[in-house]
Amino acid sequence: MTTTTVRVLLADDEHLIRGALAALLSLEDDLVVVAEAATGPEALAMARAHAPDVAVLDLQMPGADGVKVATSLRAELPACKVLIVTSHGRPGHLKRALAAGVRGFVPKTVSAQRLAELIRTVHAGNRYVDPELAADAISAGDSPLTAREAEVLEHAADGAPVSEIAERAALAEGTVRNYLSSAASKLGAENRHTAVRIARERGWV
Amino acid sequence: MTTTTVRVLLADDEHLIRGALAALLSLEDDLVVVAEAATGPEALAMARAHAPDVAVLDLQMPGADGVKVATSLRAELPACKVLIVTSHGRPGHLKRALAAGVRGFVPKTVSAQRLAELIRTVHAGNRYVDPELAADAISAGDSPLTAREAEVLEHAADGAPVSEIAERAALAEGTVRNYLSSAASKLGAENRHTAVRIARERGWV
DNA sequence: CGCCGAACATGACAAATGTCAGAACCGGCC
DNA sequence: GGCCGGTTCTGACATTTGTCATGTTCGGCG
Repeated sequence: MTTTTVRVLLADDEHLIRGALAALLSLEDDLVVVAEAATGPEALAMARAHAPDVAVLDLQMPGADGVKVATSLRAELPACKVLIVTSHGRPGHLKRALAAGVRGFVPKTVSAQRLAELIRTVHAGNRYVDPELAADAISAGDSPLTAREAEVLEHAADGAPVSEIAERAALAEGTVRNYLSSAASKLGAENRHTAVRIARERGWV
Repeated sequence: MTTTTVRVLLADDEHLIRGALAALLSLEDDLVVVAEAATGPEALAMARAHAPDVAVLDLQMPGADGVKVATSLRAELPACKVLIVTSHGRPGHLKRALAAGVRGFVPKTVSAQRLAELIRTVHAGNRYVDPELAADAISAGDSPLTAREAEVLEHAADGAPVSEIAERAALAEGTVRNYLSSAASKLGAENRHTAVRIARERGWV
């Protein structure tokens, strides 16, 4: 019986977690961590160099987030399955992740034992999404914002005044105010700043 | 030769990390993890029940953050040394932590090996603060905000309108605007929302 | 004591923001 | 074609927010 060993790439910016995880996964006979990375670009480089079977990526990393890395991997190493691990799961991220061809999506609240199982699951070609995150994503639904509304809201995210947003979006100030207003009412917010916060929580920006 | 074993409490909301960490620390002969917790209140309860020598606390946990837990521990279990571990260290947090009697403060980018050493360090009665975080804290300096300015800014943190802030702070609207304005100018922000963001980054709210 | 600076507090005015009604455009549909 | 609903875009108006001048209180200091 040839137990196939799964070659794993581990990417997380927190050394403490990455190291601990590598140690725990190594206890499993059929898993071997072939590479580690602390940033998005580093994860990509490591993947190219080692061509792992499964890439375990943190969602929030310096440089490029897990979904962006997954998109690049999809193009360059289609055989490499991606499993995203995240601390605070926002509904929109899950959608984007699945669109990027990610095979698994779980919160960091799972146990290491469970993570090992999931690595095998995605390696076998199956998909797995944490039920609670999936429920959140479904109940949150799609973004009700139109393209312009989302664009303007994104420009407003850092607290810039309307005049600056108008300049960056090449729109009249009145138009910008209008979009911000309609976006806020769609999100049930009283002003654009809470609207930005809500859209962030839902992963819509 | 009686090697003293150090009894450790581990608190982190991410099960994956907590479990991995517990496993790694258990590899050290002189360390034993006697309790684990996923939230602030849970950490307190566990500490009361097990009276550990050292408490390793995540800074951001549901319920009550690491510093608040540390404050309570200081009062109830003065013998228990607190070591704070954080993912994204903001200067102000370090100051608050030290004021709360915390003995160690390190980012999650340290290795598990190093963490084990630091647990022994604080158990021995010494202090340790990550040099980089310390440098950030020093360069960021103290908060230039007065008590009222900070209070009002905190109420404004969720994007509430001035009228609501005024009500919560029991101040006239004009007064609230005044504090927000002076706080914004002290922080070099153009409006209160960017002021909130900056104060957050510095850990001053 | 009398003076000074800092923090606290307020209302009036100017500027930025939110709201509204409506015009132009586009795609689907009868 | 003609109609309809939705998105995009705009300026005018009302509201909210930011700024300023001013007054008050309080603690330190010559």
